[in-house]
Amino acid sequence: MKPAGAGRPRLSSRQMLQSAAEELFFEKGYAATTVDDITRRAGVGRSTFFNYFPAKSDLLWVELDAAIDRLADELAAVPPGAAPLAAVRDAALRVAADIGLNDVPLALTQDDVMGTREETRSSGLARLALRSDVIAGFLARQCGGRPDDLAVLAAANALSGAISAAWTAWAREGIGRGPLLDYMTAAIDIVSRGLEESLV
Amino acid sequence: MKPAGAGRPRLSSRQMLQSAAEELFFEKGYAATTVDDITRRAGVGRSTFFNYFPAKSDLLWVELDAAIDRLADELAAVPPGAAPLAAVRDAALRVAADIGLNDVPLALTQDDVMGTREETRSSGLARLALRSDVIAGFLARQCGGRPDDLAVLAAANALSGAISAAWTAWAREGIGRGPLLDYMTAAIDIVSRGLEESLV
DNA sequence: TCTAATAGTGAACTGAGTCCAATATTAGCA
DNA sequence: TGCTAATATTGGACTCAGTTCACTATTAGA
Repeated sequence: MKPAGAGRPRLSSRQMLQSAAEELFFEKGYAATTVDDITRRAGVGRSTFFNYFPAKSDLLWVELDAAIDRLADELAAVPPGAAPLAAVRDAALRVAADIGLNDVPLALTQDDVMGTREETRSSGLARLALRSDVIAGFLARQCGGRPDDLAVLAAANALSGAISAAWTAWAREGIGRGPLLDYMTAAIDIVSRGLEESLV
Repeated sequence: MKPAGAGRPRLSSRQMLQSAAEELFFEKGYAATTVDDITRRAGVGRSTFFNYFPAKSDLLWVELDAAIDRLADELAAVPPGAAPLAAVRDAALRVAADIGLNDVPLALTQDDVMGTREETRSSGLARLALRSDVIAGFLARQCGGRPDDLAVLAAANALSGAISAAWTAWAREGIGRGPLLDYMTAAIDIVSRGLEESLV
C-alpha cells in the first residue's frame, strides 16, 4: 500500500494522518486500528503521530474540537454587560451555522465507537467538560460570580449538555439530515425555557 | 510492608484493594500509583484487581457509581404515567438524601493532589454519560418517545449535568459542607425552571 | 468427606502514550 | 548561492493499563 497522497501535491503530515485514519476506521473499525497502522499508511514515523494528536481518540473529534475553539473565541468577544444566556445561545448558533452537513465527527458515525468502548466514549465527554468550562468561565465573568458557584456550574453543564444533544441527534439523522443549526436552536431552547414546559 | 488489614478480621479482596488504593493515592497521587502497587499492598495477585474493577479509574468513583445504580433502580420502580420530570427529580433527591457527608468520591476531593486532572476527569465523564443514558431511557419510556429524540436527549443531558454540578459544588465545599441533598435540590431546580429565570 | 462452584493466580501478550537524543528539513538571511 | 537557526521528523527503548487463559485454591453444601 502506497502512502496516502503519494504523488499528489504535498499534504501536511497532519492531513495525511487524518485521512489515513479515516480510511482505516472505515475499513477495520476504530478499535482494530492501531496507531502503527495509521502511521504506516500515512507514510510517517510513529512518533510523528503524537506530535499532532495527543491521543488516538483525538482523530474522532476533529470537527467538534474546532467548534469548541470557535465557541471560546466567540464568547471572548462578547462585550461585558451583555445578557449572558442570550450571548451563549447566539455564540453557539453562530458556530453551528458554519458546520457543513458532512462535518460530522467520526466518533458519532462509527458504530464501533458509539458502543461500549469506555475509553473512546470518555474521550467525547472530555469535550463536553471542556465546553462546560468555557461556558462556566464566561457566565462567571458576565454575572460577576465564581466559575464553581452552583448556579453557574449547573447552567453551564445544562447548556453544554444541550449542545451535545444537538450534535448527537443531528449526527444520528444520517445522510438526509438538515443543518445542525436547526437542532442547536431547538436544544438550547429546551433548556433555556425550562424542562417543566418543554417536557410534557 | 504488610498487606493492609493483615491480622484484622478478614476483609474481602475488594475492600482490601479499595483501602490500599486510597492510601496510595494519598501518599503518591493517582497517576504515580500503578495497579501493581495497589495489588502488592493489598496482598493479592494482579489479576485479581481486574476481577473487581474494570479499570484503575473506577477506584475514584465508587460512591458515584453506587448512586447511579440507585438512581436507575429508583427510576425503574416509577409507575408508568407518573409525571416524568418530577419523577426524575424525586428519584435524584431520594438518592442524594442517603449520601453521607463523607461519601465524597475520591476523584472530587483529590484531583489537585492526584496529579493530572485530565484522566480522572474523563473517567468522571463516563459516569455522566451513563447517568444521561439512564435518564434518557426513563424519559423516553414515560413520554412514549425514542431515547435519541432531540428533546429527550437535551432534557436528559441537562438533568445529568445539573446532578453533576451538585456533586461537584458539594465536594468542593470541603469539610464544612452541608448535605448533598441541598445542592441537588438547587441544581435540579435551576434547570427545571429554565435558565432564563435562574441566571439573571 | 466428596464435589462443584467460585475466587484467586501468574504469565504472556497487545497497544497507547512518553521520553529522548539524533537527524532531516526548511526558512530566513547575508 | 551558502550559512545558520529553528522546526519537523525519526526510531527505539520504556512504562503501564488492560486482556486472555489455563491453572490452582478455597469454600459451601450435600
